[in-house]
Amino acid sequence: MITTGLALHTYPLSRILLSSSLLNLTYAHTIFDQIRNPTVFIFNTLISSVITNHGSHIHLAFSLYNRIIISGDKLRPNCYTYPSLFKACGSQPWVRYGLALHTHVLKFLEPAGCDRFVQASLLNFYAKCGKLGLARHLFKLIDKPDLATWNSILTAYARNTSTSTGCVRGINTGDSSLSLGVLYLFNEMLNSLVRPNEITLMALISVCADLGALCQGMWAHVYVIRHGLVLNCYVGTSLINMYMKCGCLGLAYQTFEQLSQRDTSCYNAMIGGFAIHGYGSKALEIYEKMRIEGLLPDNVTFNVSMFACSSVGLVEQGCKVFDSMKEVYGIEPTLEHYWFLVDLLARAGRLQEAEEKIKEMPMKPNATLWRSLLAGARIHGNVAIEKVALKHLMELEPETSGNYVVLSKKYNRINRWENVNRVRKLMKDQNID
DNA sequence: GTAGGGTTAG
Repeated sequence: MITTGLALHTYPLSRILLSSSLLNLTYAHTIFDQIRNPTVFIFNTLISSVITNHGSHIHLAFSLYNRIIISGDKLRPNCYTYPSLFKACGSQPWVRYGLALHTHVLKFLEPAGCDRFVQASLLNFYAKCGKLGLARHLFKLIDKPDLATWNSILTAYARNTSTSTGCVRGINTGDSSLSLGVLYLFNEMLNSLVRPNEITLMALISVCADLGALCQGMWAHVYVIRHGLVLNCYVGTSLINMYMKCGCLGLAYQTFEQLSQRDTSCYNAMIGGFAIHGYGSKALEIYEKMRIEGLLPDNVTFNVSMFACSSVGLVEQGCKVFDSMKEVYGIEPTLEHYWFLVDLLARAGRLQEAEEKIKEMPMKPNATLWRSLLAGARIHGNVAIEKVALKHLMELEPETSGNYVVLSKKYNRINRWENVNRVRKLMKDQNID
């Protein structure tokens, strides 16, 4: 390209920049640095490639964007510049640049921000940082939203309906009005004659799960089949999850069996579903099946499998799963995995082991962990460990009245009225009751 | 001719 002079032309340059950036970002950057007077086109190519393929080098994308901005009149960002940048702003620590970018859109684009890609990416940015009202407002401003735009608002609503940790304990802590919103919006979408695809259905099915709306969920399942949509892993996982949440274990399993392709997520949904309904052994069977099929378990797999063991007291199996994390799969257990392990041991009365595991942990144990140990110690009447757990709990959460109540009850039980009064006074002093 | 937005389970 250098000898033929092709290296002076934007098109071949952008092609070589794009393909080389897939393999080696440093190399791509070297090429970029040698381009004399790169056009916005060239900048856009590299910015989007960095964001799409090199998530750990996002700062490079912003520094490239900055070079466009400080070039004065030489370069001006266009509507291709922003979508990937807004995508990058959807996660920390880049969220804080999102608002500034929005002002740039209004400043640099003519007519201000009317491109559908820019609009959809902006909508997604606000949705991802929790500004759902703003996302909805932006959506209303979009004339004739296309499929991706509909999917943006639907998945934004669906994502915000349930929070992850609430669900493992069977509590939906999300906002059900948003779930209903998805049903209404889906109806609107059908009326606007935009044909839903697999992503749309995934959002729809996941809110049916949150609402426990079995009829609507089944309707969505039938829609997938009737309209020739692909029952891929995403749709399959959301269907399994929906049937499980609605208590239809048989239908969930049937759907799982019928999937032509199954990935780790499908298995996780199946294992988690069985675990929540108290079928620990069934859950472990699926876990085994997954290993036989050669699929690699991930963080979630270990969480749901340990939960399965913990809820039905499969202590040995649970310990084995935990040990295999690091030994077989090289995955470092997180705080949550330790919590399941401690919970499992404490419930089974193996309190000393549980305490030892807490001591061995590479990270600082949190209050939840000590609470599990405390609960186990109380059930199995181990006063020594109960004391240790309480001490740590009080240190970590002095403001939680629950701990004081437990403590005062404990003193109460062993007739130390002086201490009862002391604790009650302490609560009063700190306005806790 | 070309660079851009939407999907996962706890």
